[in-house]
Amino acid sequence: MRKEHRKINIKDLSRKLGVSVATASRALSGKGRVSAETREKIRRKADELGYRANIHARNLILRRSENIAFFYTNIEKGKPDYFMSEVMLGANDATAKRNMHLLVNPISNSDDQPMEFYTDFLLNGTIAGAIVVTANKASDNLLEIAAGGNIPSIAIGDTKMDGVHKVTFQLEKGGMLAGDYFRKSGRGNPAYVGGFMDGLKKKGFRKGLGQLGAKLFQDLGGASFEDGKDSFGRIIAAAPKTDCVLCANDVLAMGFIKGAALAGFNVPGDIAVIGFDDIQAAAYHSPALTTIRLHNYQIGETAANVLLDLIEGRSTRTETVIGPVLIGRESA
Amino acid sequence: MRKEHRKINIKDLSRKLGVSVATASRALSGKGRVSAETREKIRRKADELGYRANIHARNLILRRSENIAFFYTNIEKGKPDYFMSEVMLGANDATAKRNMHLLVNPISNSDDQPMEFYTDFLLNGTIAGAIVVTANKASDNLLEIAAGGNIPSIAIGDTKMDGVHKVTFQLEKGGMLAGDYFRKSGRGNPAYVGGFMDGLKKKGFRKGLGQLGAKLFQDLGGASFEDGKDSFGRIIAAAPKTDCVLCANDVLAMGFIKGAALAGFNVPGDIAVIGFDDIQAAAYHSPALTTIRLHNYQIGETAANVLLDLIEGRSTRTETVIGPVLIGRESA
DNA sequence: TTGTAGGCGTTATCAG
DNA sequence: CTGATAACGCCTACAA
Repeated sequence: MRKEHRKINIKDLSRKLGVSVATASRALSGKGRVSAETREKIRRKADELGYRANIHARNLILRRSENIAFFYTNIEKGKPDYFMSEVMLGANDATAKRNMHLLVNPISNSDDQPMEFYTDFLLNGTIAGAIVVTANKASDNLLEIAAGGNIPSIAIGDTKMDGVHKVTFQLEKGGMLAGDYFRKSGRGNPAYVGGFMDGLKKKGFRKGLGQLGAKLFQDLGGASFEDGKDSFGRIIAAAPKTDCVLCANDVLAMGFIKGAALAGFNVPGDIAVIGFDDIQAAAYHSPALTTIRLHNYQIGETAANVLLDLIEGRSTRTETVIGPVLIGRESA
Repeated sequence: MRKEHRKINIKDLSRKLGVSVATASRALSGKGRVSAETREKIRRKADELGYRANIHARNLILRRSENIAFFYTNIEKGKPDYFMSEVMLGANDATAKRNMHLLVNPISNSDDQPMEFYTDFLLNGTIAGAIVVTANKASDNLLEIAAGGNIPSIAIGDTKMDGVHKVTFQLEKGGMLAGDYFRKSGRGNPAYVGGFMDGLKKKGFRKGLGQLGAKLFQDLGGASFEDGKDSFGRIIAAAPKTDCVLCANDVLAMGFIKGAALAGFNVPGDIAVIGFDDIQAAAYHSPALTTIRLHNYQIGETAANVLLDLIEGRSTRTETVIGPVLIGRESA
């Protein structure tokens, strides 16, 4: 039975080499002057012994961390939000590229997790900065705490709070693109289906619709596939002439199309539908979704890069906007 | 201009209260005996001052970390793998529930990131354990490094390495379920489309097919939507009578269905297709995908829980298997 | 160029 | 029950 293999530390390493820890530290970090000869000697030995600087000791003395937190809201328990997944992937890639790590944190409104858990996490030094996808009071809360604790942070999406860095994506313009499209393609009876929090999309939609906006029918409810499916029935009952609809997100649109199909309606023949977000699956769908591309991956990537710049003190830019674009496919 | 607000530490806190740091530490951690009175006094003050124990100092002395690494392979640059996203969500929820954080790490084969980056990360104390989704040499590599460094780890999926803890999901049985289904539903000319790494699925498929297995046509290539779309043409050219196909994953199946639709074929009328994984989007698709459910969320959840048990030393179980089940929907 | 020594913020041991 | 004090492993003046 051998003794538990304690990991080698810089003291052990330097002792074996007959140099001081200071020299070893300098040789390894590359900071400070060391003769090329000893540097090589030390590095070689470190490599041979598999020495790794203990990250906690290092972070303690250097007062830093290599982790970035990514906060997002997961609405349906157990089901990932694809939009979020894509944004996260972008953030993740950008973070890794700069030798940092992404720490992901789902937050729910209801929640099992007490807010204290997040507060502590945000403020105890675990992270160097935070990316928070705005969605509700909880996310604003997080941003506030970060600001109070002098933790660099960036919001993805809009927020009422001011003074916070953010990357936004012109939801209103996105809605307008859809309205424009329907108006120009000669549709006459528009409807909007979405959640309660998508005021901007709807507002833009109405604008793009022009005079048609007066006839806009709204079905405001959830944001899930089931919601979309159910919505079709309600709309067709209340506004039977509806021939074009904008859904607040792609999954909702898929549900709506399903509802239409079940009722024997053809998309886009009888009714055209435009989704929102352009998640990957939108292109896979049948009919392939015409949708408003938000550039999900790029949003995450940008947020991470801006945040990292902020942390390194070489940026001060407050808002980065990434414009939407309409992707025409089959559903409209 | 005020001096940079240095964060308050336990020394400051105890000084203000006229107690020793030792007492403060005990009061805050709840370990060791402190009079109820002083404990309250200390806690109240800590709260008032917003004191938070520095995580690095704590982890240094305690030799631990509250982070779990999640390694996964992202095949298509910029596009999230939905299967992975769902597994990750499960892992994430389970981790958070136990007051730990998930550190996600995409790894590519080609890669910009040198292996050293991961090695260091794995061994320098950042993480308490690692979950790695097996896929290729890189993932085995990671598991090996973790094992060598005495870092608790768990594999999701199969691996040739032995002695590693893992959660597996009987891919062969999954394939068999599909074969069974086609055989029993009277189909006569099966095909399999998938990547090169899915030997087990194909093997099981053949088994389930029974005598039909002799006629099995294979189209082995990529795993993307485009691959599936292209595959249809190849299969119909080489084996025109094909009337049922198993695809190695759902997105591939969607692509295949798209290819079929473009060629005027009806699914499942002319050709039935079964997918694999049962990602959320499978249910949203038209036709909704009949597929092999792997229980993605549960896989991630289980892996995280087993790993955490391992870390806490209260488990020693080596393999956890989560069986697949066929979900019948519209495509077959 | 190299070594000595102090300090980063905690927790744990051991006296009092 | 409470208080000194020694680690934990690293980095960095400062001195040699």
